Amino acid sequence: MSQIKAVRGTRDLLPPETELWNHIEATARRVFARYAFGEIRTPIFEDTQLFARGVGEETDIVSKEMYTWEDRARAQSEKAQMLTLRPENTAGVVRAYIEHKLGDTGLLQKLYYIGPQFRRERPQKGRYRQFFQIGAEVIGPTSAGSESPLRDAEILEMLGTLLGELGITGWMLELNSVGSAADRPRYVQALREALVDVAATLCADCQRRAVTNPLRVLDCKVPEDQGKINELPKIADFLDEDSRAHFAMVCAALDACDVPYTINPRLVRGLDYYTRTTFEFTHGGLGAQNALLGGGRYDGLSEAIGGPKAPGIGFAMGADRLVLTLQAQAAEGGANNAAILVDVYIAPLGGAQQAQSLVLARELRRAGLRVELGDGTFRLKKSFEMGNKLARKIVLFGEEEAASGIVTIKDFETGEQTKVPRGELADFLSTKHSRFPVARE
RNA sequence: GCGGCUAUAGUUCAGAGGCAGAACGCCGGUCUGUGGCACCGGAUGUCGUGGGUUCGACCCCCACUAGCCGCCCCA
Repeated sequence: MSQIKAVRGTRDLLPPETELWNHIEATARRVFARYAFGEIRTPIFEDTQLFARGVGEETDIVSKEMYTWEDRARAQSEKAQMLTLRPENTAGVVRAYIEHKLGDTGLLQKLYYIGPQFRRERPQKGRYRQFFQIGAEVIGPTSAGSESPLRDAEILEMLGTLLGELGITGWMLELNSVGSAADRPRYVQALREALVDVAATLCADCQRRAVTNPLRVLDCKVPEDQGKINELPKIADFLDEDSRAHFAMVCAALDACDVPYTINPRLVRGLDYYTRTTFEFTHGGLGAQNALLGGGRYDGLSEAIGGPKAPGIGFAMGADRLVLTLQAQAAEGGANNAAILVDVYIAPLGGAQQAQSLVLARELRRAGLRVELGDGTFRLKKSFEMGNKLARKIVLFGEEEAASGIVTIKDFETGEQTKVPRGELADFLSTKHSRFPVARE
């Protein structure tokens, strides 16, 4: 019988890597809290129509990457419902915003989420069929200031701070404005017209894109094409007065708080709902999947899925890619990737000490220490070898210690050995250990 | 969805038609009150899966699966 394995594009996350995942998620939660975001958890599957109308029928995500199935009807009279594993989370958040009438509070909604998303793409480094996103959305009625460029700048400033606290260095922020819902079609039309003359001289991919999805031509990476692509009409020239002023204000606010960015007039994104500000944080060393996170403003999304006017802006970061980046940085710094170290290893020397050693372990654990317990071997050497693999310190608990009530403790790193009365052990050991030093705070 | 490369021990990898290997790790011993070191010994395994060619296949051929790199797309 053949072995059952994790399906293509999915994987198991194991310790100690999961510790890094938890650290990333905890850091994100901490930063989000400081910016007044609350957590939202939406279902992992939704009505297929949500994504078709929200993300856009023509996008690659919807047209060929979704896990969609027909849920069976409960009664003959009922139609079977088409369901889809969420390929992204913004549509779900906006659906929840509409469904729970969050706009009626009159307040700006600042919501973050952490969870798995699903897209049926060919797996690659940093690209999985089940992948994890950490994202946030700022959405609300116009009266709550949801349309303000300050929201955009605040989000971008927060992301710079978050990446900093995660210890990710060397990121680049690329910024663009794709204009209002009215600006974009005008631009696409102009682009299409301009491409009629040039397309034939471009690479094969571009010739295809010129017809199917002209915006994608701007993404071309073929060196020979770059000159000609730079000659094409620029979206910036098609922005209306409001969009132009909006974008200028975003940039001014970023300048004021020293968030570095480059304006990339060729930054286009694959989801139809984006309007005005769009952005991407990229990182070298991620290979072809170089985007750490991406996002933008979506002023018309709520209406597109049947809700009230509710401008918003949000982003999603690829947690898998944050992990990859941090692992790569750790490898550069020559960090070890050993097993998780507990604070202390208790070595009961001999079977007679076993019961009391569990009592001692319980005392220390209740004091908040991470404790691993040996198996009662007489062999001191064995105890030390095992302890050295698992813990920072070892506590010897043999006949002597049981009789005197004074245990022997040795620090593996310094080699320092001390005798401590059993009752004072927890205090003695209570020094802070952090495997992930945080840059600030 | 397309193209290329890869798949052998827990891990990293050698092995190019004739007994399945190394290093690290693991287990045991020297060693029942002091680890990291040393020395001695041991076990690693359906050679990704399924077919085929051959007296004989880890090796050659075909298919499949998975991973990596690139394209595409995106986080």
